Amino acid sequence: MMEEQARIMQALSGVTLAGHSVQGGMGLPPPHGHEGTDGDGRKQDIGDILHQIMTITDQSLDEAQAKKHGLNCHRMKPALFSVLCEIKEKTGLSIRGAQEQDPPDPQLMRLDNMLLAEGVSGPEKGGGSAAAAAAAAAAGGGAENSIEHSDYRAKLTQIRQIYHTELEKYEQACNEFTTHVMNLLREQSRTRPISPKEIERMVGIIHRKFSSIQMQLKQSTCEAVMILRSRFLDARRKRRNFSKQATEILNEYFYSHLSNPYPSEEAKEELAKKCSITVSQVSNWFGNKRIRYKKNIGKFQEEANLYAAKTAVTATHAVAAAIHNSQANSPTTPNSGGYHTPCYQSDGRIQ
DNA sequence: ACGGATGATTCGAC
DNA sequence: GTCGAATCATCCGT
Repeated sequence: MMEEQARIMQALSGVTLAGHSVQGGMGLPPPHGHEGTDGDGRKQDIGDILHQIMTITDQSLDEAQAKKHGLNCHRMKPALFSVLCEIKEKTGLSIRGAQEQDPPDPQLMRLDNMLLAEGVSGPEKGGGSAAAAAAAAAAGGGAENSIEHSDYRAKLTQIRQIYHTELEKYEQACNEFTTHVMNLLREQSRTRPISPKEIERMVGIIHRKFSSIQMQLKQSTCEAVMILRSRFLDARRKRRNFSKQATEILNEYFYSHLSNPYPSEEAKEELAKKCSITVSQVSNWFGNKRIRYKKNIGKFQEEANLYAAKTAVTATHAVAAAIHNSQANSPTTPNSGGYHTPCYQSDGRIQ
């Protein structure tokens, strides 16, 4: 056992030194200690050394290859290799591998979610147009800004394409680099102790580095999308007042349901259809109308009367006559004109 | 240009 | 989820 190891060591030293040192392996004489005393002898020595240097590579290559091959084929080589790997593992490289398996970065997850929501990443076409359509609906859904939407979609597609090509490029580069490094390490593992585990760790390091680059790409893509959104789809920026007709319809409903101006989902849908706006816009409108009406009833009195009169006109004359008759019968009835003055109850609801 | 009107958004309560 | 309330950003008549 001991003599086996000694032989391996000898062979190993031969391989190592042959490649890097003039001294070992070739039986070079040690440097002389008596310089200056024997000029001719010294010259002779230098000449010898130079000669040996000139011829060393030719001679050592074959020899080294032979020794290397011998070492690689030696039956104790795997055992020694694993021992060396173990020692290496213990001595220091394990410290660097301490921060294994990083938890999913919340920042990265946020970016991923946003890109998915905007339809930049994720399934082709479907997600993008869906997001654009949703955004379009939120922006107003009018016919006149469809040009802007197609413009937005085109720009989004552009961003999407850039993102995907860049991502692909990074992935390809990462794979290429990883295989390159792996091949290099596998190759080197024949002459120096590199365990498969170490190679694995190196691959992990490379992937982490590349994923941080990917994160930068995702970050900048997110920024680009946000800018695009704010430019094209921020409804506040491109707010259009509803058409006069739409406002008319909404007001008619509001004032004719003044006692309970909370349209049901069905009513909202119908109003949305009539006004060619979205249901959420109807909800917004009623929300704004209720609060603003309540805030200053006096200001809206004229409007209230106007729409009440309008609906009264559509009512049948028979009803109007009936009201008139009842008024004639009871002259003390308040709110002359057939519509009541709204007021607020203790529960906050408009009455 | 200014100020009120108006549609949309945000926030907290339910 | 809806609601009121406050607020923002824009529109539009003057």
